[in-house]
Amino acid sequence: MDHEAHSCNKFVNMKSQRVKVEGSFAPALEDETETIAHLLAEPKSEYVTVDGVLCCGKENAGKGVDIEDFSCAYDFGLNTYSGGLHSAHPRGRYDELEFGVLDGLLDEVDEVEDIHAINGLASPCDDYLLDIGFTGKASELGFGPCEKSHLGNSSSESQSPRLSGSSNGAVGISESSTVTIQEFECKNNSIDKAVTHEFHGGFRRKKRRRTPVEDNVYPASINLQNLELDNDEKSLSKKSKESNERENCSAVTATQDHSKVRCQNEHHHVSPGILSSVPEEDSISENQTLAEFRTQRKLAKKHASILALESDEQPITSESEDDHVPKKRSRKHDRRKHQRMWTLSEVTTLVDGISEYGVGRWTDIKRVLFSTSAYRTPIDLRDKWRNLLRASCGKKMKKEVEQKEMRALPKSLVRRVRELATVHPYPRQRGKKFAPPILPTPSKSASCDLIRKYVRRKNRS
DNA sequence: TTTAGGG
DNA sequence: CCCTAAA
Repeated sequence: MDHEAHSCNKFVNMKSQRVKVEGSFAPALEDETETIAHLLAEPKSEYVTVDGVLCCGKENAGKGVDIEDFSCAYDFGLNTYSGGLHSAHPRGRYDELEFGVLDGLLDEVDEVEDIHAINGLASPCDDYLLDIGFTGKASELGFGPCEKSHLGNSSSESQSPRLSGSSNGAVGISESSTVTIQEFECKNNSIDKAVTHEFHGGFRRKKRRRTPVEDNVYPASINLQNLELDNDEKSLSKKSKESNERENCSAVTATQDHSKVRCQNEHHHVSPGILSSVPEEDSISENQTLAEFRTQRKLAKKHASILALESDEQPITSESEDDHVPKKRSRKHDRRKHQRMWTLSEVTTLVDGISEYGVGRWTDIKRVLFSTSAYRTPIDLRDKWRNLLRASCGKKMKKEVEQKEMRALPKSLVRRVRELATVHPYPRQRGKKFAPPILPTPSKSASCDLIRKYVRRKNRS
């Protein structure tokens, strides 16, 4: 509560500064005013729904008043996502506010993301948002999935140190807009909404990247046109491709993940409530059967691979040739797209899992113990364990850098790793389904020999 | 489809 | 973290 209020204050202060600075950009916004006017016509009923959703659990002085300022429910969702500071964004009042002020506010929405990520505020916010997604009824009006898509972005992005820390801010919003588009394409209904949404995405992107020079160049109307003219699967893919191309690889990945989730939902008619409770990839919801889960996962992978393929095949579009983003594209082939530090609790969980299921049962461990960590694949678990083994045995570690990994861990955990290494030698013996919980413990040196053997084999090649 | 191993 | 081969 205090925390939140503090954030708001901080934010408001910043806003004042920005308004001051960006006032000079006001004239450039002129032709957008019409666009905004259209958006303002968004049906009230929808944002009443949002209102209900967002209010649940979050009391906010002045929120009730501010919500009335929002003319577009979807924007509202985005703002909320940006850090729960929605009450500070009277986005809808374009006609009443001066352009300069609005400009500042709009840009600020983008900024909040980063601010929150940096301050570590994102996570609590995520939880809050996720809860909303879980309990909210907005999905009944066809709004829910959209909201959730943002939530999904929020969580995946904010948890990644690299994503939120190093991004210039362009990733988050563009990503959101992209996801939204896909949502509507999957749904294949409500063109009006889709169009409106696309417009928002484009608009905001523009804002974000805007420099006084760039303003004239942005072809928002083209996007709109595309969406209206062919609203089929291809256009969807194409659009997502375009969006992806504009962003760095992190954004691409995130987009795929979320499209995955959403399309699953659409094709299988899973209830929105379930979807909202599973914002991250393919964890099994309580209400899902295993069969359903597997089917969805299969489809999701297919879809993701299609997206990936397309974005590789035709990366060039009129927009991606924009001179302003060449740097981002160079990062595209970066090998490690999403790197996430292993937390202590994750390592502990992994060790627990291995001690329970034995080494090599990576999918089991993932399914049971890492079901909520979408970003940890069974392979990740195995890799981590491999690193732990190498580090714990120590002898073959040439570089201290690698031993840092162990230094960060408590001694007790290191001990457990070593013990586990003795009980469950890493390259699991074939046919050994489950290592007996209690074994005549081989000597520690024996286990280290095994590890050394493994390391040596590696070194030879 | 999962695991192992290499990069 | 990613990719590929093998099981």
